[in-house]
Amino acid sequence: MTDPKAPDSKTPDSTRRSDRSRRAIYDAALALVGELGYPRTTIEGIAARAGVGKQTIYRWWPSKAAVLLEAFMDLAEQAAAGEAEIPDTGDLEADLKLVLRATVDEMNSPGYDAPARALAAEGVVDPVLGAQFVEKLLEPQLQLYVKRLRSAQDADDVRPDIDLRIALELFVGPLTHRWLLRTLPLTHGYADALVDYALYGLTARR
Amino acid sequence: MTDPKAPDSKTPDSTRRSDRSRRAIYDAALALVGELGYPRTTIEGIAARAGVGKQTIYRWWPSKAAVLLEAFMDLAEQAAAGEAEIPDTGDLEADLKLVLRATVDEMNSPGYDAPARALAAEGVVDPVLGAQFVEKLLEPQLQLYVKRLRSAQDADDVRPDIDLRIALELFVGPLTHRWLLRTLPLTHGYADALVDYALYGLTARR
Amino acid sequence: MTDPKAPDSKTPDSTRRSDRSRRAIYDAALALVGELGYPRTTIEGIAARAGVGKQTIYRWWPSKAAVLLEAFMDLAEQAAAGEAEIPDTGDLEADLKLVLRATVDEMNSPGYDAPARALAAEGVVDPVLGAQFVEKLLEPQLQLYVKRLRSAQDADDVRPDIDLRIALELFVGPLTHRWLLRTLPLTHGYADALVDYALYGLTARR
Amino acid sequence: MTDPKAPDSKTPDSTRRSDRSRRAIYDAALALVGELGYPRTTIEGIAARAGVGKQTIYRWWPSKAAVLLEAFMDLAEQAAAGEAEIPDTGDLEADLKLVLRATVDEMNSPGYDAPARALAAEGVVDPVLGAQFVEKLLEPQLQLYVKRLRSAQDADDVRPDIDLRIALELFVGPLTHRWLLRTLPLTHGYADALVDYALYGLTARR
DNA sequence: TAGTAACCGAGACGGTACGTCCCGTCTTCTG
DNA sequence: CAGAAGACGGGACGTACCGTCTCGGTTACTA
Repeated sequence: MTDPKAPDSKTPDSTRRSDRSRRAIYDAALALVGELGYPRTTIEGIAARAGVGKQTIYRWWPSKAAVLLEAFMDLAEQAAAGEAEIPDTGDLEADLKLVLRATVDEMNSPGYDAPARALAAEGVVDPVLGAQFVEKLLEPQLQLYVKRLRSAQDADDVRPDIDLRIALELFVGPLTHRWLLRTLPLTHGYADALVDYALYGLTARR
Repeated sequence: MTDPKAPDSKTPDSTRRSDRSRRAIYDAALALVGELGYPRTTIEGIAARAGVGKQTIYRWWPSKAAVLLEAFMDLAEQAAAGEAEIPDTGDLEADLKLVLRATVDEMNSPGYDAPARALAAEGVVDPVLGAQFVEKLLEPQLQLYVKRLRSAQDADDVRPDIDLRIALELFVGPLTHRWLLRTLPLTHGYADALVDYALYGLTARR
Repeated sequence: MTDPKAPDSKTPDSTRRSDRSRRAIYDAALALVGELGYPRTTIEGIAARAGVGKQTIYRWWPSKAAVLLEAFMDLAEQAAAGEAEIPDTGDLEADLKLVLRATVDEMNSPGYDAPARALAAEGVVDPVLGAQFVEKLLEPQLQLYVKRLRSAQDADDVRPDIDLRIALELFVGPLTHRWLLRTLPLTHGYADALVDYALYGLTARR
Repeated sequence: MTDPKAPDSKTPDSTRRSDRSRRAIYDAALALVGELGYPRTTIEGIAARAGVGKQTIYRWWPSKAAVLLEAFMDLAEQAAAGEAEIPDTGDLEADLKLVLRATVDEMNSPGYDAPARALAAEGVVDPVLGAQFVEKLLEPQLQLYVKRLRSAQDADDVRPDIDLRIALELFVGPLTHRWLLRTLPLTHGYADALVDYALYGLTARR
C-alpha cells in the first residue's frame, strides 16, 4: 500500500553519506578500543574523536558494537587483498601448520587482538551481533579450511567419512579457546601440536 | 616498618560479614541475569532485588562481573558435590563421549547458559576477571580431563608422547567454540564426532 | 594566544537553553522548599518534580542554593513590577512605618518566609552565595531606604551628618534579627516602635 | 504504671558517661567546622577525629547541630568566666561603645565566627535548634543589655517610655545583620555610629 | 540560478546507572 | 554496660553516557 518510491521515513539516503565521516568514525572507533578497551569506548567518545556529530553515528549504525564490527571488517578488507586462501602444496600438515601459525601471530598482535576480542565478547552476549560476526568475519575464514580439507580428502589424505565442517573445528576451536580465555600461551609450537594431534589422533596405533 | 598484621585501612572485616546479604545478592544476581540478560542487569538492580544497600555490594566486590562470578561459583559448588570426576570404565572413547554429551546438555540449559556466557564474555574483555574465571571455574574442570587422559596414557590407550594439556583442548576447544560463537548447533552427535576425530585422527590410515 | 572570544569549553550555550525547563525548575524548587523545607529538598527531587534530567540542573546551576536563589529572584521580579519604591509623602515617620509594616507582613507570610529563610541561612554559611543574595536581592531593597532617607535629609528631617547607609540598618537590622532568629514575635507594633526609637533616639531630651 | 526505677530504655545512664569522649567530641567538632565549614563537617568525621564510635555521638546528641551547639556553649563558658557584665560607669554611650566594639572584634575572630555562624544558620532553618540557640546563647547576652539600659533608665539617661527589650535590638540587630549577611565591613566605627544614632536619633533636633 | 531537502557538526534534553559519601541503626567485641 | 569499631539498609550526591531532539551551516539535486 505504501508508495514504493517513498523511502522509509527513517532510512537515510546513503548516496549523500559523507565518506570522510565514515572513515573518521572507523579510525576513531578502532583507536579508542585499542587505547581504552571496549567497555570504556563510548559513542560520544568516538564522535568527539572523529570530529563528528553523535547523530551521524546513530543515523548509520544501531549500536557501538555495530560500528566496531564495520570498522573491523573494513580493516580486514584492506589487510586481506589476495591472501584469502590456505595454500595447497599437497602437504596438508605443512599447509595447516603454516596457516595456524599465521593465525597465532595475528591473535598475538595488539592491533588485531583488541577489537577482535571486543567483538567476539559482544557477540557472545548479543546473539544478533554474534550472528553478524560469524557470518561476515568468521564463516568466510572457516570455509577456507573446508576447501583445503576437501582437497585433502580428494587426495585421500583425509578419511572420506570425515565431516569437514567438524574437522576444521579441531584446529580452530582450541586456538580460539586459548585466545579468548587466555588459559595458556598461544605459540607456534601449540599450533603445530594441534595439527599433529588432530591429523593423526591421540590413540596408540595398534 | 608498618605492622604487617595491620590490615589495609580500607579492607572490610570479613568476620563481620552478613551471610544473609551475601546469599541474597547471589540469588538476585543470578535471577536478574537470567531474566534481563547480563548487560541490562545493574548493580543497583541487584541491590534492590536483594534488599541490600549498594554499598554492601561495593564493599565486597569490585564489579558486577565479580559478583556474578562468585554467585556462579557458589551455584557450581552446590551442584558439584561428589560428581566431580570423569568416569573411568577403561573405555576412553565411551567415557569421553559421556562427559562431553553432559557438557553439551549443560551448555544448552538456560539456567547455566546465561550466567556462564556472561562471565565468559566479560572474561574475554577483562583480563583480571578472565584469569579468575579460568582459575576458579575452568581449570579445575580441565584437570579432570588431564587425569582421565593420564589414566588412558598409562593404559597405553593414548600415545605416550602426547601432551595431555593440549590433548584435552581438542575436545573442549571445539565445544566451547560452538557454544560461545553459536556457529552451529551443539548436539550429542557433534560431541561424539569430536571424540572420534580427536582419538583416531583425520588422516586415512595407511 | 587563545581566541578571547572562544567560550570556556565547558560553558553551555545559553542561547539554546530550554525556557520551559527553566521555569519548571523554578516552580518545582519553590514548591518543594515550601512543602518539605529546604534541607529535605533535594536536587533529585526538584528534577523529578520538574520532569527534567538532573544534568539540566547541574548544567546551569552550581548548587541547590543557586537554583533557589534564581527561582526566588524570578518570583520577586514578577511580584515587584512598579511598587519598587518607598512612598515619599513628606512624612518620614509615616512612610517608614508603612514600609516596615509591609515588610513584617511579608516576613510572616509562609510563601515568602520558607524560601527567603533558606536562602539567608545558606548565604550565612556560603560566602559566595551570600554575596549574590545580598547583591541581587537585599542591596536593591536597601538602596530604596537610602533614597527615601536622602530625600528626608534634603528636607532637613534627618541630621546632615548622618550616614544614611548606616541609618537604614537601624530599621532593617532589628527586623531581620527577629525574623531570622525568632527571638520575639514580629508585629506592626514592633515596626512602629523601631521607627520611633530610631528617629527620635532613646535618650531623655535635655 | 511503668516501674519508676526502670530507666527509659532509650535514656542512657549519664553517670557512666565518658568525660574524655565528650571533650574530644567538642574539640573535634569545633576544629572540623573551622577547617571544613559546617556543611562538610560530618558526624562520621567528628567521631573519627575524636577517636570515638559513632554511637557515642548518637547516644548523647540528636543531631550534628546539637553537638556543635553544646561544643560552642562549652567554649563560651570557658571564655566567659567573670566578664559576663556590661560595664556601668554611668556613661551609657561609652559603656555601649565598649561592649559593641568588643562584640565586633569577636565577630571578626575566626575561632568564634565559624561555629557561631554555622549555628546561627542552622537555627534560622531549624526552629527547634534555633530556639535552643536563642535560649542558651543569645538571650542571656541580650539580658545584659536590658540590665544596663534599665540602669540608664533609672538614671534618667533613657526615656521612661522606652521598651528596653526593643531598644537593645537597635544595637544588636544591625550588628548581627552585618555579621550574618556580610553586607559591609564590621568596624569599631560602625559600632560607635550605631550607639550615637540609636541614642540620639536620626532626626534634626528642633 | 534559486529553492529546497538532506546530511552534517554541535550539543541541550529527559533519562538511567554509576560509584561515593553519609545517614542513623544495629551488632560485636573490649575494658 | 559504656564505648570503639564498623557493617548494614538506605538516600542523595555529582558524573558519564545513553539515544532523541533541535539548531544553523553546508552541499547537491530539482524547478
